[in-house]
Amino acid sequence: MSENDKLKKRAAEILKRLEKEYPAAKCHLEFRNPFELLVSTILSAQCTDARVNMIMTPLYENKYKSPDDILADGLENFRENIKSCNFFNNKAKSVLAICNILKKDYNGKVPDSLEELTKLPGIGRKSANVILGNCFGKKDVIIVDTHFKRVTGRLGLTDNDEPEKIEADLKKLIPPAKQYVFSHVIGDHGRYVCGARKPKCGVCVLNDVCPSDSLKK
DNA sequence: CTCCCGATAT
DNA sequence: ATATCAGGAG
Repeated sequence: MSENDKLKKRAAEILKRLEKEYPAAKCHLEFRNPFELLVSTILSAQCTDARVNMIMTPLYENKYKSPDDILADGLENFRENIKSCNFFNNKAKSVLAICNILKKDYNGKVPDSLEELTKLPGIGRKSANVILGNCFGKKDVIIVDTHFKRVTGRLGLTDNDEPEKIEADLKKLIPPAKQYVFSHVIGDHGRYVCGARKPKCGVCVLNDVCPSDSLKK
């Protein structure tokens, strides 16, 4: 068996166990349509989903129902509303710029291709893949966020540090139809067990297939 | 590579 | 006190 086949087999075993562990794994951001997820995804950078939801869910219901609503409210007001998220200045500018682009080029709708999404200011590959997977039903998306990078690295599924290379590495290991699910169960595992500071190796269902012995003590 | 630049857990 | 939170742009 080749080295890549061994890795593939281990990735399949990891996916199997995590699917059992997190049967309801999904996006933790609250949204009712692609526009809401687009905005919340920008705000979620270096900030917890719980905080984004706390701020934005009431605003979507009462105030920001469309790009026009955010544009009408203006940059200053929007920035004040999202102040408790991180990087509020850049995020507010990105959101307002995107609202203008959606209005001008997309008839107010969110585009559904990686190329178009990543052209939008504040939307990189991670955010684009979140939208494609959660709003447009795309299954062959590997979503590389900070959790994904940490957990797949510890599991020895990639040697790379660069998000785009990690994405490519895992696309070779996980079948296309399973990539969306894999992204979410890895995310949940990173959040609940394989945390950045004190990974709970004692209760980890992947303990025996994880090569990161230094973490286990 | 740096900057962005708030809230929370440890 | 500090590392980290579902990153992206210049």
